[in-house]
Amino acid sequence: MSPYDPSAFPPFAVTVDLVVLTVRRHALCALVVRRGEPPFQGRWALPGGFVRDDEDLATAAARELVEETGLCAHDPASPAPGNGAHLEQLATYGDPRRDPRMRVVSVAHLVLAPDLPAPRAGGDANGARWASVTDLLGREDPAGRAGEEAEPLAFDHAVILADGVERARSKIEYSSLATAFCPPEFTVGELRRVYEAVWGVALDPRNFHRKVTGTPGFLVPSGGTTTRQGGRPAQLFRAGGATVLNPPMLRPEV
Amino acid sequence: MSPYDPSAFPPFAVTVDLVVLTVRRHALCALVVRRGEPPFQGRWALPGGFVRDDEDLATAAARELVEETGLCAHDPASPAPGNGAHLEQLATYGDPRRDPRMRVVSVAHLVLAPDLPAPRAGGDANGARWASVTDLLGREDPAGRAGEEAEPLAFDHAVILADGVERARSKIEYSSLATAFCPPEFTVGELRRVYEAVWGVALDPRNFHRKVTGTPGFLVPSGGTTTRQGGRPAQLFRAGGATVLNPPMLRPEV
DNA sequence: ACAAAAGTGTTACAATTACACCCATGC
DNA sequence: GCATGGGTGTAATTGTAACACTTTTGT
Repeated sequence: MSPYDPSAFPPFAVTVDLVVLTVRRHALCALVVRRGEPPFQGRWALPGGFVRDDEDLATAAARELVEETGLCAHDPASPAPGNGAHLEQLATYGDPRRDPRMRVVSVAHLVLAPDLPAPRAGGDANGARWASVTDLLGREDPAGRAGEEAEPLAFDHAVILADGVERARSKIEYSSLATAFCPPEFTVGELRRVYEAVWGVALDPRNFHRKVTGTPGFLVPSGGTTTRQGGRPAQLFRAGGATVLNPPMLRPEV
Repeated sequence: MSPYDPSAFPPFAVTVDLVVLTVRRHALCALVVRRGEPPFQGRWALPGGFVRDDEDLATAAARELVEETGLCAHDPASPAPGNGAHLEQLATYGDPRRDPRMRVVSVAHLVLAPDLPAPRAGGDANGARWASVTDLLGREDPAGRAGEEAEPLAFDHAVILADGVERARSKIEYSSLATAFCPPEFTVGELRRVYEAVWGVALDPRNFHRKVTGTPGFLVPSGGTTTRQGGRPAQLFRAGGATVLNPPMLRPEV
């Protein structure tokens, strides 16, 4: 039997699922859509869909992001400075029984977006919302990966979401990725509140300020100031060219 | 059209490809097999194969590892202390034209193994060998991901290999994974030579010794000693229970 | 005796932490 | 004035880098 024989390998459906994270009202939130079809009809799920025949995986993820949420993604592999969100591949999930209909392998992607207005639903989803990840995953239990949630996510999406959150939490330690949660111009305090929300800890504002302003290439002053947080006017910054933080931002012990 | 309709999504072949790394004679080496069939017949490639209908992705990777190399893998997700190698998912590659035969999505896995005897070939590969990654990838050019190699790998395997090497290089910084390159009992000097081979740098033996023996849970003395490296007898250690290194091992600037 | 590798001590430096303290605005 | 958040200064602590130096084997 030759490997050219299509009967030599089983056919799979391949999908992309999206873990879209943002920080809203001091909480890390994920985008979920209400499923309009069985299985898991009416349950919340991660946005996603089938990869098309001629499409790369990252392209499919960016397309689904636009279709289901209206967000515009920016793949860091293609360094065009689109004003879209950060997108990267997360992991692939292929348990034979993860979808009751058929054998589906899902390539999950992670998207980090600034705080945006309520998303619009699209495709076969009849609702979309930002939900706090602590609500979606329940109080994290250290043993398993998915905790007890009030309204469990469809499929294995709780595991995928937990993996995406963990990726985001660890990646902002040693990269400048936290700026992907901020608008184009932001203050040091706003960036600090991103770290605090993602990690769920309180950071010392003075030391944080010294750290981020003292790391070359992390932040570049844009010249302006703002008082939108109250208090003394704060300098506005844009994300600098640096992508790695060395030494890293240290996450305090829990 | 319902999503149950099999014509609603294109069928994919799903494979696993393996980046199997080890340290031999002070060099980081990868396992490659000679392809016995077109396309790329006669060229070196990463071991791999189709995922079966009822198989999880990690299971398929472990099966291919045994079939093509005789190695026994140990998935860290199932903490049975098998004496096998470390196995973890790396990334998924799905460019529509990465395989000229058909649409193939490959879920690459990373395996870290101790220095083992020459592997045996199996399956449809008619040869297998350990090859230095610098030979396989050429002198790394910082711009692209795959350099000029003397004998290029089949498919996009140079990119996959480069990604696997980069994952290994960064992961031994902040985890105890370097011990996966060592036999069950090893000396501090042998562990240091692993770091030096993977990173391609020289480390101070004295500071390295203090660092690894001073990190709780990284190494546990096994009681014995050895002089297999010459010089004064060295204490033998086993890998401790710790999986993360905090603070991390610092990789010197190039 | 000598080479080679293991292991310990010490000093200088880099970075983080935990503060005290001042600055500039809105109310 | 006063609360609020922005920003700078400083001392104690932790960890690393760069050595000198001793220890224990094989030849």
